Amino acid sequence: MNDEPTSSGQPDEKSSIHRVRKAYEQVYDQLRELITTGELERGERLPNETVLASDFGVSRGTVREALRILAAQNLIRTAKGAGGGSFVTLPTVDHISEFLQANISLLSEVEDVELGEFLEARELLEAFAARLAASRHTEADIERMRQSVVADPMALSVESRFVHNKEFHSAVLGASGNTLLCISAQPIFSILQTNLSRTELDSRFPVRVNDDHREILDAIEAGDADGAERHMRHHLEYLRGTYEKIWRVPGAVSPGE
Amino acid sequence: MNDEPTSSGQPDEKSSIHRVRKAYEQVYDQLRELITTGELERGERLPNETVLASDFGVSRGTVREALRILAAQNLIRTAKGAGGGSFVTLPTVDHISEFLQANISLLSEVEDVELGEFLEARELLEAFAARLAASRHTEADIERMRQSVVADPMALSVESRFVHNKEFHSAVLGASGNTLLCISAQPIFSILQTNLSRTELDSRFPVRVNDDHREILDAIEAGDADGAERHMRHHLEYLRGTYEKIWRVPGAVSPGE
DNA sequence: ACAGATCCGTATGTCTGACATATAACCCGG
DNA sequence: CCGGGTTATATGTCAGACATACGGATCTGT
Repeated sequence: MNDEPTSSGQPDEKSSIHRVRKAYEQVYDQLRELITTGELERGERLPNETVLASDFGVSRGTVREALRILAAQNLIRTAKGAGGGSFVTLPTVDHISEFLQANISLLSEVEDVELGEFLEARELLEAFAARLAASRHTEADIERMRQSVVADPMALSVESRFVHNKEFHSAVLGASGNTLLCISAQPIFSILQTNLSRTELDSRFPVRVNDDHREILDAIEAGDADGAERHMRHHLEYLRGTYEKIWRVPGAVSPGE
Repeated sequence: MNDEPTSSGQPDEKSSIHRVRKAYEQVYDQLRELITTGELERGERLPNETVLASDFGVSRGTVREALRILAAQNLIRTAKGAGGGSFVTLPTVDHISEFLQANISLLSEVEDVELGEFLEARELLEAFAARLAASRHTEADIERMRQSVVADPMALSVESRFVHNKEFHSAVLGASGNTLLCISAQPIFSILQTNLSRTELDSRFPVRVNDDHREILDAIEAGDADGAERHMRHHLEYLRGTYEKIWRVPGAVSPGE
């Protein structure tokens, strides 16, 4: 009942017979093709559902199911009303990060992803990002980092500290100038952070974090790549200890509804 | 017309009024919640659409639109027929990679992600993966790598070489023992590879690649972390030159169709 | 002439009810 | 005991209707 016959299939399936593809999948395929090839440009409006239905020779319900899939992948957005309809909206970094965060969380429950893997990946990505940031940062990047480092973190609310913390790391990633690093690192950071946020512990913790951030910022601003990486590594190693104390599986909930 | 009022919102929105959430979104939300909290276990079957409809107090069509969204996110799979229905299927690494590949491709068109970013990220991730693989590999990992290194690559078809190449890098990532590295690196590799596959050039290229792979494999098998990383770096630097010659934007297509 | 209230067309959102079709399980005869 | 046809149960698909939100055109009062 649980075996998945299609898993890890060798590419032997030379049979040129195709399983019937459901109508809404075919509509989805074709619309997706139009969007990804750029035939439909970003922001452009698709024909309304009734027209699409008659164009594809299917019912409106079928078209709508295809549109829901496209919307779920952030390829379109739909709006009601007169000026409404379905508009092409290509995905953003934030969309992708959000998706990744959710899916990695789920995956880590099932396939048992260890805390160590999160920390390891994070250290690799963020340390490198700090290094790059030192040589590539713009003035705007620095400004953004500055705004997330404060004089007295204890004067802030827990949520506010949370946001500042998130902002700092996000800013460093952004300053790295490498979109792919952002996409990879952001969700990992978010998952760790989400778990941490529920159990703030030592009162010296926020101060230490803020100080570390300032140190990293200074190195980046000075263009000191080695220093930036070193300080980031040091910071992350400190955090490692904290996470190892409070860790629990991302999506886990205490039993008993 | 294009402004997105909810983008990068500061957490100021304390207004507790909520925009009406469409019925199919509410159904989706609730089903998703049931799945992600583990209340519905992997493999478990949801009630049939008619029952869901009456449970949620909506029509079957509405339920179906919600199910399409869940299916698009690989949270369920649906099957026709007697034993059919909707089954919970948590996402796999492959699902996530596939999604990422598609979305990064799209993103790189719009937001202009440079080739350099791909190469930079790949070098970081795969070099580190090779290092980890040297100390963490299992016998199965080694076997998998061995099978993708051949005696005479020129004896293979272009597609076969393509598959072997993909398999080798995938095996190294797998041997790193870090799922997050796999998730991050796999799509980046795939995008680069997809573009390369359309323009094979120098006939010495496949031989060189195969030799490099063997060298990396040997170092990993010997448990030589430094060597594995060094050889992988060297290999990727060689590839860098190739990519820089043939690169074109991922999703671009020649006009006229 | 202009600002504001009102009406109206157009799109998605939702419901109802029906039939088509794939599939697993059951039943029955050899 | 086995093989083949039947049936029950799901999803897949269709058609038509009404609800609802939104943008713009139209009407109105000062």
